Amino acid sequence: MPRKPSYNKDDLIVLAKELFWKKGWAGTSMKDLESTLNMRPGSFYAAFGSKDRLFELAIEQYAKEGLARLERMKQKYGAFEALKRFPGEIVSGKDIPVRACMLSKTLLELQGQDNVLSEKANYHLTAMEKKFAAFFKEAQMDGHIRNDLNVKKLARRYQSDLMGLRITAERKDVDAKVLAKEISHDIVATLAVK
Amino acid sequence: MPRKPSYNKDDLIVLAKELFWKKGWAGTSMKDLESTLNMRPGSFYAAFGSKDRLFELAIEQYAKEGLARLERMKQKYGAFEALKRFPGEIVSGKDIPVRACMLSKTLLELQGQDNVLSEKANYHLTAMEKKFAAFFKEAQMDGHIRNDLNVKKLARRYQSDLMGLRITAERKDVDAKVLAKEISHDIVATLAVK
DNA sequence: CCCTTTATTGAACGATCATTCAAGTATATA
DNA sequence: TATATACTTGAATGATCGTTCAATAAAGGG
Repeated sequence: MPRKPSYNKDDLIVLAKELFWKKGWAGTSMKDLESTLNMRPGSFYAAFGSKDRLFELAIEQYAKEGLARLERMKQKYGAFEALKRFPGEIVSGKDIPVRACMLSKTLLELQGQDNVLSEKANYHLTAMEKKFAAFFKEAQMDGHIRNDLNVKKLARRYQSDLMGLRITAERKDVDAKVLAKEISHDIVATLAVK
Repeated sequence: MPRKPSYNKDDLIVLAKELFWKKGWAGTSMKDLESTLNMRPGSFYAAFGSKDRLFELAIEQYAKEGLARLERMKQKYGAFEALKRFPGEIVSGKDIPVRACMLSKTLLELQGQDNVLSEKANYHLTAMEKKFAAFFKEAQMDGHIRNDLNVKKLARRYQSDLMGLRITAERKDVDAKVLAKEISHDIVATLAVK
């Protein structure tokens, strides 16, 4: 007997993710969300409960998509080649609204106010780091990188460099592709089995 | 005949810098500023004009201090050694309120809303990058790093890695000193004249 | 077609935002 | 000591914040 919602919740989360990613948590007002999602407050709160809850769903979706993208690249190129290509793909992507990582942005914006959302961002960053470590491990098994290297350390350093790249890519007059190539090159130069 | 202000403006800018650095632009309210600076709105607006103007002074002071710190290290250790030590100094500093770079934070927070303050942050980042390039050039002249390397590229990459390091240092359960050591080590390993 | 159930609307809420300003206070000079 | 000058105070401003809720609309099952 009930009436069905006129929207698809997942689609709305994608829209919200793009908005939050671009404008940040404080920079995104309910008015912004109402117009982007084409929802009035009543529907919004019935669907999501609060702005914070939707933000949480947005970073979950962001993290999930990041992991999926990496997985797709591995299927296509293998672990080592995926790790090499990832930096370039991320900064040249025309599909993404912002080059900086949404999780970094969230961590930096909300950590100072010890908002729980920064802890969630931290959690997703850790998950991503683990994924990178698994890729390095696999690249090691495949004989592409040296066996004496600690994959957890490699993953942390890789993710850190990636964060730097993605922030630098936000600056004016910076050709991020050049920087991405350097990072990819160094992976080969310093880690690869000769 | 006039009455003198009871505060020292530069001291207040330092206090404001620390507050803004930690909590960000939107995360810092006028109430926060009033209590930290111990000023009532009238005095505040007489002294600084607006919250945005004080923020601008704060990142100027932040950038100036960063350049001065680098310069001090060069006097003490020379350009090459300063570049090697800088990452470690920055993440282990007990004097700083936040490990992440204030200019990165500002760029990320305000770029999405195209606030002029993000352009100012961008400007200061560029100034810092130029300083790094000058240091690499000097290290080259001193015979510490290879002559075939492009100092502008080195500086950009260095700054980018530093940004990554400083964000990673904000995460829970991360020993930033280890990461800083790795970065410093790589500078020696890949750039140094053997 | 009626009736139950849920979705949607939009006005209104109190809280907080940055900012203004008139009134009061302190100080240095004359 | 009187006075001019600037600093300080704090209440008040209008705007915007996220959120609530009563009223209205829509849709599926009987």
